Amino acid sequence: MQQVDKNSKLPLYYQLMQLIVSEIDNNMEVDEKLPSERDFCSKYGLSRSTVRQAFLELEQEGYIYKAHGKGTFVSPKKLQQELLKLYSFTTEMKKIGKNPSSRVLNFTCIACDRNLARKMKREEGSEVYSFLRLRLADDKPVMVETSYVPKERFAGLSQERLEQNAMYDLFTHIYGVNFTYAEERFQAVPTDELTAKYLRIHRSLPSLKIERFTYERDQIIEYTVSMARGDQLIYSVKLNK
Amino acid sequence: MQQVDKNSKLPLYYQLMQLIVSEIDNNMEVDEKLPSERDFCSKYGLSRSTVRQAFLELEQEGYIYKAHGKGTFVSPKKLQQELLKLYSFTTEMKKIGKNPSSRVLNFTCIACDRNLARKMKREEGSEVYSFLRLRLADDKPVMVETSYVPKERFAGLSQERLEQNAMYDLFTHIYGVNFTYAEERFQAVPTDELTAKYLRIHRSLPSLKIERFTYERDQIIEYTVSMARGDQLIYSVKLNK
DNA sequence: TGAACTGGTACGTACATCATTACCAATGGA
DNA sequence: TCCATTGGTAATGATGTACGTACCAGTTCA
Repeated sequence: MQQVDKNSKLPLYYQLMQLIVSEIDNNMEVDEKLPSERDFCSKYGLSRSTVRQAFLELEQEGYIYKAHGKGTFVSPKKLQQELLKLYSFTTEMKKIGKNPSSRVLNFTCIACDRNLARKMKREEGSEVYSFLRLRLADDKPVMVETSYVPKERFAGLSQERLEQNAMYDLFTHIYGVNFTYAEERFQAVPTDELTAKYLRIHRSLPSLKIERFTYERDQIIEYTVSMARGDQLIYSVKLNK
Repeated sequence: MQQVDKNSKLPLYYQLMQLIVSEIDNNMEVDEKLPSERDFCSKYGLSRSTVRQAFLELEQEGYIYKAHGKGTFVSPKKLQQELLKLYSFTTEMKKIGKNPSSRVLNFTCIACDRNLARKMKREEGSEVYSFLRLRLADDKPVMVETSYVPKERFAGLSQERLEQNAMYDLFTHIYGVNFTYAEERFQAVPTDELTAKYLRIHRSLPSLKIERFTYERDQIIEYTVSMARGDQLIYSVKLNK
């Protein structure tokens, strides 16, 4: 069982929030009952005040709702948003002798929900373009990528343009982007349904999740979550001194 | 300029520590003078007590030393940390507020089998030191590392020496290693028995596998396989342009 | 020598975090 | 109805974080 870390600099209630959100997103249904506050206390060795603080913030963020005497439950609204918010991922398609290509499966303009706004350090409700791309190596699907970019920074971006140009070519040549830096995060995760479907793999096979945050000065101009099959080398860094 | 984030859950003094360490590692020389405490106050909008708390901990960790009336300076010994922007367990863990440590579980001299010989581009049967290390974050095991280094390049290497020094300190200071470049590969894989045992996780949980090849000229002088639990963020790359 | 730097020390205040304890109020099953 | 379980509320104390202020002490240079 995942545990909270009492030596971490991060507050315990905050760690607990992350654990619960993760549990809700991965393993729970709308309106499903959460363990009681006192259960969490004994399970994680925390005081009830701490558990309640985590619950309170989760309630304010719309993840859960509470009913006096009955219990605490998964909120419907947030989960919908979570389902829409596909796991995005960063493509660092390395040339390993394969022929890379990609297909844009979806292109929309959306308003940032709280979660995405936090990830991208933007206002909740501000508009971003969101698009889903399937990356292929030798015409075999190896990765599903969901990207988010600020609408105001990439005005006029369309599915057609994305299909006809490499994304970073668009960024640099059409939109004059000057990257400041990028950050990538790697995690091995169980394969989710969407990924399994698009990559045509079984859910028992783990996947590699890559999140990428691209900055222009202090603004995040791209947030991408990529899901890749874990049984193939899809990332390699070369570092010259 | 990189700034501290007053809304972060991480303490301000801790964020400042990270900024200063990063600055020292990337842009500063040994014995170079740091800006004064009061400079940091105005630069980052912090009180002097907070800046001093950061300085105090950096001094205790050996990054800096202070001289009354003169100023604060980069300490000689700690500098050569991130000569390469390679994965460093120590720095990654510190980045997320955890306390890193490691234990050497096993140290032997073996003859390369066919597989290892191919990986390291060596003769089959040639001797290499092999050692197994457990990496811990806040005393919780999070990674198992198996390393292989050529015996002739690291004559006299022993478990004691590894336990008493950071591996890259040994390489550079004792063995005069001059890295040419390194390559890292990431994969999500099912958890093997050894990893499950040492990390105390279930085999159904996927793991993140990191392979590292370190070169000195055209010779591979280190081959390391790291297995990390996949449900925890263990890696984040910053790519400065 | 004295002014202007540097770091060193001390104290008070405020707030966040977390634990502990006690009790209240709504629910639902025996 | 009784009572165990659930969430709701309150008060107290310990500790960590952060700010502000004041003053001390060593260094440097005009």
